[in-house]
Amino acid sequence: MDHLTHLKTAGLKSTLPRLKVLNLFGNGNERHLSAEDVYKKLLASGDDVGLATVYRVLTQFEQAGLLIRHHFEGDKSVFELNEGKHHDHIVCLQCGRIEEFYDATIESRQKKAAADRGYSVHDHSLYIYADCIKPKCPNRL
Amino acid sequence: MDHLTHLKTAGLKSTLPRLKVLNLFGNGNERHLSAEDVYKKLLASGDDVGLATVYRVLTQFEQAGLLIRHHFEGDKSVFELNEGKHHDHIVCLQCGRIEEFYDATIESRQKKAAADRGYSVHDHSLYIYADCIKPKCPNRL
DNA sequence: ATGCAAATGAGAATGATTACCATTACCGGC
DNA sequence: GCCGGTAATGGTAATCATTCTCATTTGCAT
Repeated sequence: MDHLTHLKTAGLKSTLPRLKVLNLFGNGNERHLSAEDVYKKLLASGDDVGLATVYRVLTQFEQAGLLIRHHFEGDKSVFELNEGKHHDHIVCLQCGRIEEFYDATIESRQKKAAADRGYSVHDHSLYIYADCIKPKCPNRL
Repeated sequence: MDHLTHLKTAGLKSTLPRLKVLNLFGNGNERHLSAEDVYKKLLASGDDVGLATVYRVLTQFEQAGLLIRHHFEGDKSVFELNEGKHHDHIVCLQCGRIEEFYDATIESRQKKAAADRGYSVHDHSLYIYADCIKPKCPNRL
C-alpha cells in the first residue's frame, strides 16, 4: 500500500504537507523523529510547512495507525513509522541512538501478567535506557 | 531508616516542606502521585507549600533515590516511593488505576536483550496500558 | 542566641503542544 | 478543465507542565 492509499484508507485528504511528512518517515535514514525534528527537516529541504500543521498531521497519522508515538524520557513525543511489526526500544543515554528489538518471551509474559490480573491489554511500551559500549557510540564511555 | 535519616543520607536539610511531601508518599493510600497531585493534597490538608517547591523537592528526591519518576502516557510525571523492589506497571485506561507487578523472566530477558547488543543498562520502564475488566474498575466495560 | 548558607515561595519565563481563525488547497460534480 | 464547498493549512495566541529568578525565610552548626 503506497502513501496515497494509506491516506485515503485513513479518511485523510492527500495534501502536500501530509505527503511530505509521510515521505520523511518512509525513506528517511532516521526512523524516530520528534515534531521539531520533522519541522526542521522539512524546512531544511525547502518544504515550507507550519509547525502547527506538523503537530496536527503527526497526531492524525498516529490515530490512523500510520505512526506510533513514543514517550521516551524527556518531554517531547517521538514518532516512528508503523510497519506492523511490534518491537521494543533500547535508548542510548549517551548518544541518543535508538535500537529496536523483539523478544517473544517478553511479549507473552506481558500478556500473561495482564490477563492473570484481569486486564484487557490495549498496548504496552518497554524502554530500556542504557549506554552504548560498542564502537558505534560516538560518546562511548 | 526513617524519613529524617533518609534526608540526611541524601545530603538534604530536614525542612518542613520536604517532610510533608515524604509523609504523603509514606502513608498515603495512593502510591502514584503527580506534582499537581502532591500540591493539591498538601493544600487540602492546610499545609502551605509552593508549587515550585513541590517540583524542586520531587526532583531532589528522585535524584536521591527516594522516589521513582514515571512517564505514563500523557504529559505529566508521576512519582512513587522507592521501596527497593523494582516492579513494572499496568495502567487502566478507563479508571486510571495503577497495578504493580514483577516478572523475573521479563527482567532477565531484558537484561539479555541489552547485553547481547552491547549496551550497559541504566534502567528500564515497562508500562502496560489496559482496561480493568474485573468488578474493581469503576468505569468497567 | 547568631549568622550564613541553603531552602522556600511568588511570579515570570520556558518549552512543548494545542486552539483560533482567516486564507488556501483538495476533490467531486458540472 | 472550471467551481464551490469543505477540509486543511499556517501564523499567532493560548495553554499546560515545568523550571528559573530572586527577595525573604529557615535550618543548623557554632
